[in-house]
Amino acid sequence: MRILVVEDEVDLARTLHTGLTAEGYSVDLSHDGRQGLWMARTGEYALIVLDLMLPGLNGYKVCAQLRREGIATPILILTAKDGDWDQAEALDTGADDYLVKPFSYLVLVARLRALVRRAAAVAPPVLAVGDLSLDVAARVCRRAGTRVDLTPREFAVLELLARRAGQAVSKADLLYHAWPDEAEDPNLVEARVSALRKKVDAAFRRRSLQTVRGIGYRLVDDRERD
Amino acid sequence: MRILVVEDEVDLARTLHTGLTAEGYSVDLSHDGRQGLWMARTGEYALIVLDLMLPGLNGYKVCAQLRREGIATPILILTAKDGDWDQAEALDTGADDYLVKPFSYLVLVARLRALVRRAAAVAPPVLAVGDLSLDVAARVCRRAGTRVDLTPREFAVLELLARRAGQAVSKADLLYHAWPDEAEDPNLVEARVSALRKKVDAAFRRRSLQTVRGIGYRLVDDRERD
DNA sequence: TGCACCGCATGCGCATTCTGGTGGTCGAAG
DNA sequence: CTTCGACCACCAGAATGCGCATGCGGTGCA
Repeated sequence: MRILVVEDEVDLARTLHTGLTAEGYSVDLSHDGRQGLWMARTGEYALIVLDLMLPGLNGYKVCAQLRREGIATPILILTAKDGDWDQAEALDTGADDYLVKPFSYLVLVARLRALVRRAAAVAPPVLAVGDLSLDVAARVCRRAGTRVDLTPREFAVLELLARRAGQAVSKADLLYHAWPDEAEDPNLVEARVSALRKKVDAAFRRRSLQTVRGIGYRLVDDRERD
Repeated sequence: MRILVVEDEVDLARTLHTGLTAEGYSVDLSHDGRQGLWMARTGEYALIVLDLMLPGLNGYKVCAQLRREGIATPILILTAKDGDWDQAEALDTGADDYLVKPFSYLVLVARLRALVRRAAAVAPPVLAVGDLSLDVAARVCRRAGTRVDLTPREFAVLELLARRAGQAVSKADLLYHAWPDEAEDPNLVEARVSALRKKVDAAFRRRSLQTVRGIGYRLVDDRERD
């Protein structure tokens, strides 16, 4: 169970890291909003603990942006501020819970567990778009029940498209999520999508991976006629 | 029938040891939370008696961690505290029963027997994936009924893979669970898996230990056709 | 002291990915 | 409707890095 902690105060970050690790979670740390956003985008976290006051990009914005991208990972906001406005604002941008500093460690862990449990009860373990399914845990892709072998990069690309099924996903976003470092060449994406189409579309006489000219790609249920 | 008692009060620990041994159980003692967790992880116990107040790592955490790792050994919590919060919290982390000190020895034994009986009725004593079976208590591995000798490390690796059958398990996870300390070299895992494949796959012309490139490995029932 | 097990290092083989290029397609403007 | 430019699909060869296997030596246990 992997948790992302985005917190710039070094002491608190370290405390959380130690404590949560002892609780048995795998903890990734980010001290900066922009990097936190980038890490959260992968969608691999069971939970995100997010400070509001951050260098780079503040917590509100990180939160709002993630929701806008369709990433539903539960978010627990930490903040030194208090007051109704603050809280309303945070929950409004899509956070799931809210904790004002200083807080009891036990309370944090309890809330955090509750969030994880609630999310696990809701979130389906497989991403499905029409008869195309991605089992993210097992790293298995199926079309109409038959297995399709994908390479790691192919899987990462298809995963993001599936998480935002029906929406156009820019090549920049795909590069961001599915490539390491600072890859920028759109042809990288085009080449992977080309390979994907062969495996998940052409082999089944389907057309679920659509090009959105000037933007990127979109994954749809192509059996729906519109 | 082997029982693990994690209790730091020396007198009580000794009493339990003597009493339970007289009842015909094999009793292992740990006086410390972290060591207790490590011993419990082997999954070889029919029951764990766990004090809440412990040095090293408290009982809640030990309990929660074990459940998180998929270890379903029944846990009986002992505590000097009382109050609803305490109890709710304990059962919430996955304990099966709860006893407040001071307690009657007869009551302890009765509850303990009930737990063992209930667990024996529910939990299968062996992990099975297809015709590959792991008897965690006896540390015995079988393929299609014939015994396969595994080294301790091999067993630990295969055990985690079996507990998460069908899912991709990262090398980092395998290192964390099956190696002591802070091992990090992925080649350690690769080498063990290589040995495992010889014993449980190649020797039987099977392919149940699959590589998930870029991630780690996956244990499947390879007789299923896809 | 002998043996089994495991850490560590190495080299090989190969799947995967990148690169650059060519030809095709789309859509807007004339 | 035609033309033009931009954008995209796809290919083939090259490069990269991952995973596999293996041997050696250390270590701990009997």
